[in-house]
Amino acid sequence: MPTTHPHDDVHLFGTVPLFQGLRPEEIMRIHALGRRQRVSEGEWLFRQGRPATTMFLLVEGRVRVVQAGPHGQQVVLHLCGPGDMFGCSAVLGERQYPGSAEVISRGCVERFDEAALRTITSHYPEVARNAVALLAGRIQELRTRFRENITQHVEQRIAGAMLRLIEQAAVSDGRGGCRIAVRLSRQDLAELVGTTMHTVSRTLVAWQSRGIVELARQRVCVRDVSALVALAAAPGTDDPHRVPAPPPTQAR
Amino acid sequence: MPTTHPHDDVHLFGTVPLFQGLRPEEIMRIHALGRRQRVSEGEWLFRQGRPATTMFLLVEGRVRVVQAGPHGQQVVLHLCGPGDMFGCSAVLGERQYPGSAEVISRGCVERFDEAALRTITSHYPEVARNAVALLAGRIQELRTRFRENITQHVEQRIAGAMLRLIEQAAVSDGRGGCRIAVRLSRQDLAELVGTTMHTVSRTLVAWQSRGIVELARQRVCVRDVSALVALAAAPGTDDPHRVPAPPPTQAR
DNA sequence: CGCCCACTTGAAGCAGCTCAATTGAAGTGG
DNA sequence: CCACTTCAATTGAGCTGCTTCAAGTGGGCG
Repeated sequence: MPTTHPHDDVHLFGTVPLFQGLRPEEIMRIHALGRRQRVSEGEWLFRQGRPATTMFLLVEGRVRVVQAGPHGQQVVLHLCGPGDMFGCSAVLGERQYPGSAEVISRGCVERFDEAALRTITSHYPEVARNAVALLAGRIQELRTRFRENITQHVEQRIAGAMLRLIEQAAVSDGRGGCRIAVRLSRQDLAELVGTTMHTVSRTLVAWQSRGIVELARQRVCVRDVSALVALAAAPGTDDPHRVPAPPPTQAR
Repeated sequence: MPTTHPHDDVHLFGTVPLFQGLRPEEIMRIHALGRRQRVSEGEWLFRQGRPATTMFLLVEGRVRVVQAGPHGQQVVLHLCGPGDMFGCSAVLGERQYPGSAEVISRGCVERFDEAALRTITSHYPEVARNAVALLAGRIQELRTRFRENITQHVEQRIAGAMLRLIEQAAVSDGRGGCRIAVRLSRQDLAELVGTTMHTVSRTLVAWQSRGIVELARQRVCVRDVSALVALAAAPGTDDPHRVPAPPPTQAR
């Protein structure tokens, strides 16, 4: 059932942003430079702080990258699905992994070590250009997430995170709603938005009683996406008198 | 008094990470592709959301990049000093500025438009490689700041921000302490760590009474850097029984 | 001189965290 | 198929760090 044949990979690789614009035979050659590895749930692909030697392309399954603070509190940096890359900023920048990568849904990855990367970027400048755009995009995303986490309330942040998850990994539910295709505990959600499991639980239960979601163990089904959108945008019951777009004309 | 002669620029450009490893004559040619501009306090170099066409290299002075949310709350994304670049992630990634750039201390900048950038990256692959490393580094920094803002308390975050500022722009004070070379209001500090001016004020006053800092209008002098380091690391009065390094061996 | 601006300070409220106990669903082993 | 364990989630109660609202203070500058 998984994509195991080179030709399937060529197809997948072609959809990966990093390899955008390459010809199939080039992709084949790049593919030959990586090492394929099956991974299963609970496996760790790298650990925070270790020297970064390998970049990963997730072919199938799901992986999350978490960063832990000195006191044990951890934060989810990245939730990856098929086609996503991780470990790239570490290999390309400072040479230490900024977090630990755990497989949360089995599948397989393609590993590229430093030598392979050097070969690729020097032979295919296209890839280097793509890498720049990719990193730049990730910066922008991080910045937005950063601002949101600073300025928004927990409920908004949870709503926002769920929306992002839906975009990433939604499976249409039997009827109307959509289910998130990953096993996603309350704890995971909490680490994603920077709060506690307890608060997440309370919030979700409240939503459930309003018919917005349906809850199960390690699973959330969204029945009313538009309600989530509203929740993500508005602080509680939205203030109707808000300035529509504060045109930054004032000197500070 | 400012660096206005091309030769001075060659020197500065040589120290800029992006142009690391280039020969002087190459730097001269790159320099010819940029446009020099003097900027004065209060001036805005770009506005959030506008199409990103220009990348900036700060030659002299200071600039801050702020991102505003839909409700007016804003967050400082980046405080730049001489040699720093800004607007790069916007030009290289999505083509919109993620924030607005304000000059907070007059000086001058070098502007590179898209055509110039294309020329540079295609003629000098060295620069493209540097760009990747630079962006990757910025990602790592953002991630750390992200985690800290999620997991740490306001006092720790203020301490952390001040330490970062000291590293960036410290001027040794008359004796012992060091002064931060920028005009830095309580409001600025608040937006940097994601809190209110009031809380910042209270915290700083408390520190002053403990002899850690000395306060003035728009200015903070640090008298005891090590105390700040301790404050940044410890949650309140530090718990001495903490696990030194939770070796992530447990499955989750 | 008086206004404005950056800052301080007080008081009250609340969102979310912490501590603590309970529920209940999914294994596991007999 | 049933007892037992385990672990995710729920729920309650209390507390507190921070925000919000509100009122002052004092220095700088027109």
